[in-house]
Amino acid sequence: MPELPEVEVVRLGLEKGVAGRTIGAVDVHHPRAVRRHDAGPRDFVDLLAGRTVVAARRRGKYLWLPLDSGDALTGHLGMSGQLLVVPPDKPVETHLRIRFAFTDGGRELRFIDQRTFGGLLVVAGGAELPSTIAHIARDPLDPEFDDELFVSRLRRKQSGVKRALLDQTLVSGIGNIYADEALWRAQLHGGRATEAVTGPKARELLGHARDVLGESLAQGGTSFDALYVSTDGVSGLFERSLNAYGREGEPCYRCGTPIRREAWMNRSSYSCPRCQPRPRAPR
DNA sequence: ACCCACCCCTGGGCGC
DNA sequence: TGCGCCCAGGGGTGGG
Repeated sequence: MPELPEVEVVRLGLEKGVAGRTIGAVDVHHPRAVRRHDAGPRDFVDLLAGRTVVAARRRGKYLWLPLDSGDALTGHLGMSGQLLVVPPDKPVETHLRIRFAFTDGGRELRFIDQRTFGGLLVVAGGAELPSTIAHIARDPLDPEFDDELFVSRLRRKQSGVKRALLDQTLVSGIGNIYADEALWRAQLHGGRATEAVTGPKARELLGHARDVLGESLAQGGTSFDALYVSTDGVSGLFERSLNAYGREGEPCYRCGTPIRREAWMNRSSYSCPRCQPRPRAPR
C-alpha cells in the first residue's frame, strides 16, 4: 500500500481493534507471508498463541504490535497488504494470507495481500523497536524527527531529490505519491541533484512533505481502489486533493500546464513541466 | 560507504 | 475471447 498516512490509519485501527486482546489460534495460509520469519511458520504461530497485544506502533511504513512476552509481531504491507479486523464468520477473502483469532471470540485479525510483497514476522525482544527495522529513519510527523539532520544528510548525498525522499533510512513514510506531491509543492523536479539543493530549499521541501502527509492522514489517506483501506475496510479521501500524482495531461492547479508523466526507476513520476523544469542531467 | 539495477508477485486494463 | 504487454502507494539484496 501504502505510505505513511495509509499505514497510520491502519495502526489506529489496530490500536482500537486488537490492543489489550489475547491471541488465540493463528493460521498461516501462505508461507510467503511469513518468509521474513526465519524460524518458519510453525515457530511464528507458537510465539503468538496465548500472547496479549500491548499496543500498536509504527515506524515509517512498518507496523508492530508489542506483545506481553516482550516480542513484537512486526509487519509491512508491501504494495497490496491489508490488515482487517472483521467478524470471525465473515467469508474468507481471496488473498487471505494469515488469520489471527482472539481468545475473547470477538473480531479476528486478517492479513490479506494480493501481491505478497508484504509480510509479518515475530521479532524477539522487539517491543520497543524491532531490530529488523532499526535502520528505518523517523518520519516527518514524528515529534523526535530531526529536521536539521535531515537537511544536512540530504545535502551530503550524491543523488536525485526524489530518490532521497524515497530513501527510508533518510526520512521514512514517503512513497511515490507523497514524494511527487511534496516536489510539486516545492516546485522542484525530482531529478535535481541533492548536493545542489540549498539549506532553505531542503527545509521548505521537508515542510511540504510534512504538510501533505498530515493533510492526507486527516482525510484517511489515499485510496485509488479497494486495496488501500483501514482495518474496517474504509477508503481514504485524499485522492481528490492530489496535485500531481496520477494527473497526467490534466492542468496544473498553479499554472494550467498539463501535468507530465515520466518513466522513472521502473515506475512513474508526475510533475508540472513549467513549475518543475527538468534539470540538464536528471538523476 | 555509497548508489543503483534487479528481483520478488498478482491482477486489471489495454491493444491487437 | 484470448494473448501478451504494461502498469501498480513496497523493500531487500548484491554488484559496481
